Amino acid sequence: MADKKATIRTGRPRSIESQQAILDATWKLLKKISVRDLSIEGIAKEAGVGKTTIYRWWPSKTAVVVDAFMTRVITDICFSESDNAQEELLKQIASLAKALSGENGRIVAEIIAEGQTDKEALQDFRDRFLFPRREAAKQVIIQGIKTGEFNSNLDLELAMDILYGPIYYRLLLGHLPLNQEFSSLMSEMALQCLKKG
Amino acid sequence: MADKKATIRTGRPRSIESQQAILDATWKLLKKISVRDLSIEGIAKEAGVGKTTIYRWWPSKTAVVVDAFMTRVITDICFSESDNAQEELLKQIASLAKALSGENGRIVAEIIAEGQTDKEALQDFRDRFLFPRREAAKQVIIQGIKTGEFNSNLDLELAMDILYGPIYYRLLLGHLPLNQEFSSLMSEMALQCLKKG
Amino acid sequence: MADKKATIRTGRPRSIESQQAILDATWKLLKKISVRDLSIEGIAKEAGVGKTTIYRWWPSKTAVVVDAFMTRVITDICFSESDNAQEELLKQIASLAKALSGENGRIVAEIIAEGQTDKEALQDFRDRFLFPRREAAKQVIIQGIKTGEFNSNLDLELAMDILYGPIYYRLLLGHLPLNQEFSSLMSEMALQCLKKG
Amino acid sequence: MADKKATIRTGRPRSIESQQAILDATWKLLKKISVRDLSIEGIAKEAGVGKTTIYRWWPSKTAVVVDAFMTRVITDICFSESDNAQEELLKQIASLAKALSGENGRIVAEIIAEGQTDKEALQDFRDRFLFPRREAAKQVIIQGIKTGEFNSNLDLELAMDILYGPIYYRLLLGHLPLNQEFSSLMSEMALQCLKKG
DNA sequence: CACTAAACGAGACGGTACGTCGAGTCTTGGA
DNA sequence: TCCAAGACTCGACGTACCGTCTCGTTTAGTG
Repeated sequence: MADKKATIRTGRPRSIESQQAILDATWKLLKKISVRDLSIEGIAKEAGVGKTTIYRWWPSKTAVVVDAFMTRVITDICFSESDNAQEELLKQIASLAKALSGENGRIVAEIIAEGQTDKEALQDFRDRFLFPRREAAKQVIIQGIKTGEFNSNLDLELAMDILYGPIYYRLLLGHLPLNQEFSSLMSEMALQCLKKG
Repeated sequence: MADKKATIRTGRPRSIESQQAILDATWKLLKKISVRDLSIEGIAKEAGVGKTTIYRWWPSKTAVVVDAFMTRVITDICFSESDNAQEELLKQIASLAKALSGENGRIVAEIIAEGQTDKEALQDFRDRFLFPRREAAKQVIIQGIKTGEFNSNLDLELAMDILYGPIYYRLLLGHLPLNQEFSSLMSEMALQCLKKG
Repeated sequence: MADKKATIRTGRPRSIESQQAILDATWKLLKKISVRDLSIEGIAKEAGVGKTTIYRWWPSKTAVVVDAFMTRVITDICFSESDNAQEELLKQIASLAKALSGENGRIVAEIIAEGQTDKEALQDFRDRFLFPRREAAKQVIIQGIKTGEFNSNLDLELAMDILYGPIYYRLLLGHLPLNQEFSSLMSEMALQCLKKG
Repeated sequence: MADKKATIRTGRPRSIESQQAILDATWKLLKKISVRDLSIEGIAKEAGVGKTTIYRWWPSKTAVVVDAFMTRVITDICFSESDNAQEELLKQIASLAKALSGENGRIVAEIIAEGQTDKEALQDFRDRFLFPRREAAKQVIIQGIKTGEFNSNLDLELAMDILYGPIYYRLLLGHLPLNQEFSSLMSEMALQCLKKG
């Protein structure tokens, strides 16, 4: 996102200041208002930037939001070098659940919501946020299989869906709180599926 | 939804024809366009109805959509009278997964998306669609606990989240298809958590 | 202009207040800025009115300006009941020249200028400003032919063009001032063409 | 126009190719679209030239147009060496009327229109197009005065306005066609004012 | 023959206004 | 009191150009 051509460029180069101002403004506004209520016009005004400058570099409002989210949020994936796959997974899940509670959780939910009618942005969000986490978890599971903790004929994708699905389910449906208690109990329970029967 | 006062009323009574026309029009338009692109104006025009009539009886666009969805979609919950709790649950999950694939799945996803900024409509959707299904499943699990199929100290809400979460996860994140194969494999795997250890 | 259908109307009637506010605002702005620099957006803001309301009732910016000009400017045609056709004509020409000097002259020039790319508005201007004056002058000339002051086989349109053309010529080309001295000398000279040879 | 400094210059000299390309492109575009719809951006693109190059050498869009018009149109002033001043004037007027009909007439009208808000360009147009013609006609009239054809105490400027005014009047107001019939009848009639008597 | 300095193309920049759409409200006449 | 019609104010859309700016690249004359 936010970069388009690798070809030799001519003309005035892209302004880094503007780019930063746009992402900063977006992030600032996101704390007060929803992605839905955010407008390109509002971002441009807040950033002191022309609308065209935004349209030139991002395909949609949601794309800007995803970009702002990814560059403004510390989105480290929990990678403690434990030799216990179960514990490692629990940590990763807890880390995600924590990241998705509060302000950031609301924003992620709204990004996914916007993504329903902006598939390109949803794709971008998956690539930059979702998949890296799934990938990390997969590695842990593979490790767990090697050590014999987990069932050897596990379907990894399915396992990811069961471990992470309930978190997004609560995030988006909002029927029950997405708190630490839930994440620890849920992950412990879900882990049962992975274990050697 | 779509009804407000129980008090004694005077003056011209509400027009049933208009109400039906509005829901019909909404449903018709939903097949072509997204909830997002749907507009009160568009519904009113399609239904041959004044905008005020819609605003009078529904609090928001999404509320109309939820109403249309609930009354137009056959939303029976699978209730076969089996004495096998596991099988019963599998059936329920498969039934939901099937209901959420195709057109209707898209609409549900869009309703949940709109719900992120229309909490009232999301609440309504939960009450009318989500909770009845969870309730039905809970009953089956309670039955399963009685028969000894399932662990007796299960947290029912948690169990629901693990069983249903992955479905909504795929529905909303769209990283992988939400098909029959997934639902059957997933539900079978997830059921492991419920079983007596 | 500013009225469209004679058909039976339903729905909320047009707001007279808005219409007046739009014309007032237009006229006020015209005193400060040129027709060219005037914008629908600016008029709407000044009038405290939505842009759509303007677009609903006028086909273009220039149409609003013509409307404002015609209703705000006292555009009486000089009609003294003299029995001397020559004198009468001189008065009419002097009256027009006076009307076209100063602020109003600038506005008329700008209307005609806009009219070059807005033929509909130019037509409107001709119908409401130009033609009534030409018609009045024609009547006087016809009178003058009857009394024997003027040549009996005059081409009336041609006569109008010779009498009025020089005024608009100076107004629009701006090579020389459009003042009283010019108008009186010019009209006296031009009248020679009409006289019996 | 299109040249600014006579001072000693260093650095890369002005590109004749670019200058020509700009005027050519302007002229080409003018045949399809109005001066109003023409844009610096459009000219630059059509000419394969940077916008700055245009801004460097011309003060405004209209200035480019005037330049293109003056260098692309054969704008010879009719100068037959007749000893009959009347005939000579009729020829000159007919020549102008002919020049101002069709495409070129439209462009002149649009230049004058733009000139209402670009006084510099209007001045330029007067200096390069209007005044030379007036000057030529004045000479003829002076000749006519000498030969006794015309009134000796004629106001030359006034005479010019009466002879040429009606043509621009029709050109810009568009109430009646600007054709050969008009120009010949009108000029013959207008000449009456100049004659002795 | 390198150096200097202006002109060049390209195109990004902050703006302004465009004409359109829909939101939610208001105001008619008629049922 | 409800209803359809449709006008109202308002805010945002995505686009087109404005006139300015910053690049790297010519292209002459000067030192």
